[in-house]
Amino acid sequence: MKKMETKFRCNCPFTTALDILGDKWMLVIVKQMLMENKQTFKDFTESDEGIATNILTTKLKQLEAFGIITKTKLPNNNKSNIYLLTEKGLAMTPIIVELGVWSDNHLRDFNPNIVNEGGIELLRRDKAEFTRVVEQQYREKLATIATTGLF
Amino acid sequence: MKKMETKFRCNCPFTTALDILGDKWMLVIVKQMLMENKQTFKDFTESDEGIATNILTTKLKQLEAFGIITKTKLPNNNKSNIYLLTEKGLAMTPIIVELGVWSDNHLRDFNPNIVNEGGIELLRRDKAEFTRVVEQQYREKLATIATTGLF
DNA sequence: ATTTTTGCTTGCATAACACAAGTAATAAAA
DNA sequence: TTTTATTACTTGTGTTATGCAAGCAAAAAT
Repeated sequence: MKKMETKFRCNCPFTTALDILGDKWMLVIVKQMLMENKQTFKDFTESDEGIATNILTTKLKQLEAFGIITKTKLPNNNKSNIYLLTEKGLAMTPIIVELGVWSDNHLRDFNPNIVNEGGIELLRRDKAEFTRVVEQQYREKLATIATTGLF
Repeated sequence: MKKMETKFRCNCPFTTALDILGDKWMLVIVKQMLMENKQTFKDFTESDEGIATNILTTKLKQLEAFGIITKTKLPNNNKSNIYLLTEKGLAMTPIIVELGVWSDNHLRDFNPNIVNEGGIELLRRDKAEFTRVVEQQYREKLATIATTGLF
């Protein structure tokens, strides 16, 4: 890999966030972990979005470097690596939720195939509750893993 | 310009939003319009982020094509083009606000130079109020332009 | 009439991403 | 225990996105 160093364009907090997240894949991967239970390399490669394996490797390394995810090999020695969101990663939920709200309201003219499943009714009815539920479910998953060591 | 057609990776609303906004510049430009009063080609080229003029041209066209901004030439025949956010563009405020919150909380280790000005205290104290104020100020600006035809 | 400003375009370099193939380590199957 | 399959990558090669410098026409300022 050539370049892991991130250059920050300026000292604006918004732009700094986009220096890290402003690309085609970072937020998509976090979304997949948060709402689609993706946690292994294979899980990500099999997703609808269809990320290339070399890009996935790069992005997972970046997410880990920024403390957004962790890479773990399990005690019950599975060979698979398990990728999990950290608290910093979980704190990105509101960003993703707002992207979903805006998309739901304004992007159907451009992509008429946008699905209405996956709890989008709750997202429309109560955004804050949707966010809470998503975060809580992920925390429960983390707790289960911590307790049982299983997936 | 070669390719204006946007390919959507899948039917996920979140991913569809990122098919449009998931790059290095789209959200930065909207932020500049919303919070830094940028509205002319020159304004954008002179910003801290330092976008190249060819990229700026491309991105402004995309934002216009997606109905996020409008391009206007003023009645009091200025030669400058004026770029303004539409309602769809204004509706992106919560996305940008959440990026700012996350950045403020989690990115200072990576970019220690992140500034604390620009109403970030309000952002910390009352996120919803911050969002409301930003949107309202922009609407007032739009109203002034509509009334007086001046900038 | 001349100069400056604005909003671009063009050409060329590098970085990001896409696609196909290959590989080492583990694990499951025979 | 040898074979086969799976997982998590790497490598090679192309295409798209972005960066940088220069140029340019139309309007505006001088």
